[in-house]
Amino acid sequence: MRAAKCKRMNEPSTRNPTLDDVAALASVSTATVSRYLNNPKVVAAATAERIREAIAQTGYIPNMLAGGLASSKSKMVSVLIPHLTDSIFNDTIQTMAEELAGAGTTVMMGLTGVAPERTDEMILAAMGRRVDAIISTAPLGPQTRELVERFPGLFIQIWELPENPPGIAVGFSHRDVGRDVARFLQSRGYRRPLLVTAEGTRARIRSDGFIEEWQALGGGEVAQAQVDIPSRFGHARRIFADMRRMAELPDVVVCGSDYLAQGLIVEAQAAGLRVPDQLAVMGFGNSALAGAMRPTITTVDIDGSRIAREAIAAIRHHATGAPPLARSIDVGFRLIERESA
Amino acid sequence: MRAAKCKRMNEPSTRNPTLDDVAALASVSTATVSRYLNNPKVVAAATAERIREAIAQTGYIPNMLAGGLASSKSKMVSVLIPHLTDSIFNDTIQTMAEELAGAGTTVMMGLTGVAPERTDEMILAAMGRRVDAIISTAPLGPQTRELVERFPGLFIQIWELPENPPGIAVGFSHRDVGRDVARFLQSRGYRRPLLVTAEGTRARIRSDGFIEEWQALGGGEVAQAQVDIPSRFGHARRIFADMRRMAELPDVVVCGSDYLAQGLIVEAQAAGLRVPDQLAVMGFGNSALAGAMRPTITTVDIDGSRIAREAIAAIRHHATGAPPLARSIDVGFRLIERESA
DNA sequence: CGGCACCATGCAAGCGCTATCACATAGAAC
DNA sequence: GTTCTATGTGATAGCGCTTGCATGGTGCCG
Repeated sequence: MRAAKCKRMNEPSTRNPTLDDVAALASVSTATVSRYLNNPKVVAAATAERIREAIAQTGYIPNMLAGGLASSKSKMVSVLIPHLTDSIFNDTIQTMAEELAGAGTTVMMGLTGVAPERTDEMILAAMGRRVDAIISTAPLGPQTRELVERFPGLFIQIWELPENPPGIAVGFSHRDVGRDVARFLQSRGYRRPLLVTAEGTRARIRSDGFIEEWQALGGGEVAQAQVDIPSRFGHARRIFADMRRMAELPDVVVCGSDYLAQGLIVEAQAAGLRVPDQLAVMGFGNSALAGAMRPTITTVDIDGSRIAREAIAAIRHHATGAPPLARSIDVGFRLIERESA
Repeated sequence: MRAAKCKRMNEPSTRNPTLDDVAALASVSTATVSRYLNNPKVVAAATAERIREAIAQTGYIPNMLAGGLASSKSKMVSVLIPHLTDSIFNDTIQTMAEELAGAGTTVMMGLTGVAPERTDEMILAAMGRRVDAIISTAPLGPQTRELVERFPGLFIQIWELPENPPGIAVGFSHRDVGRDVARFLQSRGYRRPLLVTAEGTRARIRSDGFIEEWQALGGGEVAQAQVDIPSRFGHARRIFADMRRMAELPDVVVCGSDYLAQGLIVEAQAAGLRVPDQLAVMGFGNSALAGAMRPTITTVDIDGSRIAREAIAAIRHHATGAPPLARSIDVGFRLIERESA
C-alpha cells in the first residue's frame, strides 16, 4: 500500500527502488535483472552493462526477503552457540561468518545458553526464517532432535561426532582427547590428576575417556571438580581454593578450557607455587592465549577454523542438491606440548 | 511451483504447512490466523483455541520471510562488531541477542574486521535483509555514512558518542575516560605512563584525552606504543619487550583492554617485576577477568549490558513510529580501583 | 535456403504472508 | 423498533522477487 500511495502521489523517491525500477530504467524485464543479479553470465554483456548502470543510478538494493520467499533459499545460516564470552567456539564462528559473508550469506546468531529449551526456540526461529543451514554446537535432546528432523535445510552439528547425527557432524572424538591426555600425562610421570569438568555432555565424555585410559594404564583414583558452564578464567579462584583443602594436592590439573587453565596458573603462581614443577596445568582448545601465557599452556589443539570451513563446504555441497559426501567429518585434534604440563 | 506440484500429487505432507493449511483446519480465514499470531487478543477466545490446535496439529512454523516481505518488518537487527575473540563488546552483544530473542527478534551478525569497506558490505547486506535496526560499533567513514543515511530503519551507534550521529548513539565519552584515567594515575603518584593504543579512532580519542589532561596537570611527556586491533592478550609480549628497551621504564602502563592488561601483568611477573610496585597496569572495559586476575586489575567499567538494553529500548520505541527520545544516550563509565594500579 | 539448435529475453504465475476495507452480528442507547 | 457503536471475521490486493515456459533472433549445417 505504500507503493500505491507513492504512485498516486507520483513521488518515487520516498520508497526503496525495486527490481521494476531497475528493469524499467535498463529497458529490460525484471526477469533479466534478476538473472543478472543471481548469475551475471547468463545475460548478454551489453545488457549487463545497462543493468549495472541502472542499479548504480537507482541505488537499488535487492530485497532478500522477497528473494528468499520466491526461491525458498534465504542465504542465511543459523549458528547456535551457548555464549560469547571466553568461548572456545569463537574462532569457528568468526571463520564461518567471514567466509560466508564473501558468498553473500549471513549468519544469524543464536545464543542458546545452557537451558535446552532455548535451543529449541532458536531452532524454531531459524526454521521460521527458512535458513539454509543450522550449525549447532549444542548436544541435542530428544525433543530438539525431533524438531531438527523436520528441518528441510542442512543441519550440522559441530565440535562433536555423535553416533548417529541428524544431518551431518563436523568435529572430533572427545573420548579420544581424554584418552590421549591421560596417556600423555602418565608418560610425563604425573600421578595425581585433578579433572575440572564443566557440566556438559562433551566435557563429560572427555573425562570418561581420560579416567578409563588412566586406570587402564594403572593410574589410581582420579579426582574431579565441577565448574559451571562456561569453563572460564574466573572459576579458577574457587577451584584452586577447594584444591588446597584436599588431603593430597594434585600434581596436575586438567581443565576444560585454556581460559580456566590460565586462571589456575595465575592462582597457583599467586600462591607461590611453581608451574609446572609444583603444579602442572593442562588446557583445552589451544586458543591464542595458550601460546602467549607464561608459562605457555600445554593444551589440545582443535582447528576451529577448519571445522568452519568443512561446515561451509558441506553447505555449498548441499546447495547443489547432491546428497552429503559424509555424515561425519573428523577434523581430529593435536596435543600441544608446552611448558605448563 | 512446489506447492502446485504437491497439490497435483495430493501429497501435502511433503511441504511445510502454511497459514492456509492452518486456516482451513481451524475453519477460519488466513487473516484471522495471521491476526492471532501477531496479536492474539484481537481474536475471540474460542477462535484462538481452534487456531492453537490447528497449529499444533499441522506443526506450522510461520514463514518470517513472507511475513517480513508483507509487513516490511523483518524482526531482525544487524549487529556490527569488528571481531569476536577477546572482544570488549561481547557482553553487549550477548545481552542484545538474549533480550531480543525473547521478543522474537533475531540478531544478524556482521564481523566487519578492520577494513572499512567490510563495514559497508555488511550494512548493505543488512539493508538487503530489511533489518529493523543496525547496531554498529564501528566509527563511520564518509562513504558508510552516506549509506546509512539511506537506511530506513534505526541506526544505532554504540560504545561511542559522536558529535552528530546518523540515527542515535548509545555510549560514553572516550575523551572523558582518558581524562579521568590521567587524573587518577597522577593522583596516585605515577609519573611515567606508557599508553598502549590500538590504532582505532576510539582508542585515539581516549589517548588524546589522557595526554591533554596529563599535561594540563603538569605531567611530562607521555610515552606511547601501538598494537594492532584487537588489543589482546598476546600482544603483551612484544609490548613488554619493547618497553624494556626504553631509556627509562614507565611506572604505569595504560592498556586499551583488560586482556592486554592481563598480558602485561603476566609478562611483568614472569620478568620478576612486582605489580603494581615496580610496574602498574591499567585495563579498560572491566571484563570478568579484571576482577579475577591476580593482582586484580584496575580498569574502567563500561556497562555493556546497559548499552544493549538502551539500544533495545530505542528499537522498541522506534517501532511504535514515534521519533527518538534522544539522539545520544550517555551510559557513562566508572573507574574501578583495584590492585594493579 | 530450409531446418535446427542455441542463446538471450519476456511473460506471468506464484512464494506465504499482512493489512485494508467491508461486512455481519450483538448489544446499548434512545 | 431503530440507530449507533463495538467487535470479530472474511475477502483480497499487494509485498518484491524467482523461475518455468514461450518466444524471437542468430548462426551453422546440410
